[in-house]
Amino acid sequence: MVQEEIMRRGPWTEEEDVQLLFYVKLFGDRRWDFLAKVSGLKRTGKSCRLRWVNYLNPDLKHGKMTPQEERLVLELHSKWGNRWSRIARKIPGRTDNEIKNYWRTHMRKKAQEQRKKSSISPSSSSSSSSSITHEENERNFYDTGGIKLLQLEGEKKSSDQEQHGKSMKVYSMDEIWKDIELLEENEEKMNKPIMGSISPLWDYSLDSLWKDFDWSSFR
DNA sequence: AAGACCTCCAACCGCGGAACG
DNA sequence: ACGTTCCGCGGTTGGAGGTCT
Repeated sequence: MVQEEIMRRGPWTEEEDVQLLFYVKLFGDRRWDFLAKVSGLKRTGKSCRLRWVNYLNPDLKHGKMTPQEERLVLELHSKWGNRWSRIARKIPGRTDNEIKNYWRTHMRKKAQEQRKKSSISPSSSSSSSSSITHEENERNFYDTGGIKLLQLEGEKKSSDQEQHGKSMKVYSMDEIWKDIELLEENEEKMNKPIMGSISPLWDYSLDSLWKDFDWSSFR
């Protein structure tokens, strides 16, 4: 009996954004199912909330993470693991999604770098053949809930993989800091000020979105 | 020039917990 | 106490754009 409404999915259009902004302004950022309905957007409440939380909310910063923020993310992740929303709360203007994405891409890079290093200067335990794939290795590195573990290459038995501790190496915060410092040095050399990289285009478009509304006429 | 590959990030999904009736 | 609805979280996916070969 409930007619199946066809919900839109995928990327949001500018009109949808404007519409959602308007109704959030009108009713507040709660009751998302209700908002989705009254707005006439063919989106689920969930989708509307996500769009607001991750993109439209004017309190959000957009653009590259500053070194300070990067540090904070690393520090908090080492404390709390993959508690992204909790971490996000400590970093004003950043969303859990943003931090999560950041972590995944950057830690993947770090894992690869680490891999390179260990293959260049092989430790006594390293050997060319390992039952652990690179992908698994990366997983261990960035999905371990705060403690970055690297499966040592050359461990004998894949059946032992699940055993914690013994075959793992802790990737210490010191090592992470070193990597960050290196990164920063490189960025400085490249003469690329990070703070200035936040897109002015975004500022313009969001500002104009908000400004262009004549909110008073809807109150 | 063009196809393959990679990176980044917006958006979706499933689930669990809180709030409400 | 229980069922339903809503919200928020963490994991995953897909596609656009960039880079490499």
